[in-house]
Amino acid sequence: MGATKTEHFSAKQNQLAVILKAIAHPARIAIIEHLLKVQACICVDIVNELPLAQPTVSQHLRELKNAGIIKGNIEGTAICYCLDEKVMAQLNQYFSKINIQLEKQKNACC
Amino acid sequence: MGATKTEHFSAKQNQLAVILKAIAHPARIAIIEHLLKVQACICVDIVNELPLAQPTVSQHLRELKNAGIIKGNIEGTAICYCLDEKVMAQLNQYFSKINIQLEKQKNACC
DNA sequence: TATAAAGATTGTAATATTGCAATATTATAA
DNA sequence: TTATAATATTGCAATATTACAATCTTTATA
Repeated sequence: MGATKTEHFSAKQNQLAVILKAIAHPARIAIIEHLLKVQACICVDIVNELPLAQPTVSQHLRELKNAGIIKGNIEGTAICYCLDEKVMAQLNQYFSKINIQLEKQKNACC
Repeated sequence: MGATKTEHFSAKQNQLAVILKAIAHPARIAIIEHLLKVQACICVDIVNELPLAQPTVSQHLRELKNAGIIKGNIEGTAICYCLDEKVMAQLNQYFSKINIQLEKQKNACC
């Protein structure tokens, strides 16, 4: 035991968990917010921006990339990372739907 | 090493990370979706709904509660859990803002 | 009061995450 | 071609998470 029992949950639930897990770290939230601010970005900028060592930042970037949250274009020795609009739109929709539901229900019990 | 360096990030970033981390597990997403569906709910319902043992479900519920995502009212021997509207609204706003930003920028680089 | 029912806690094993030093890779510049 | 600059990978120690059996707590009912 110890590992998440993904096989018992739906593909959608697992996929959402992967995306949210990738975002759910202060360093990765900081990376996302920085990418949003500067629009395009090379990795060394992010290393200078964050209080973490270069390999650690690189690792966080990889996790964001694996989850499909950011895309990277090679530009010489640098890499231009930016946010993936589709994934962010998907998250927006998910939480938007939940809120619409909750509005309808308005304190059904608690 | 090993622990997240929360002290180097902003309070907002850390708070968001805590909330997202609490949601970022398929079992907890399933719990949230179930609470949304049935509106009010006692724990044993959730145990029957999920492919996990009672202590595991209880632990997941506690994590959601600690993060402020669900609220619980004692009702006899049962407990009525439901979603906290404020936190869900906060998440909705966060991702909504990101999407508005991304719409404006429209492929600045990648 | 004894019993049962619903949940919470505790303890623990298995696994995952975080962070970084050292090192490797890759592309440009000299 | 050799250096340099930017980023990735590897390996590892510290810490966190996941899951559950066993046990405890609390409330309701017989």
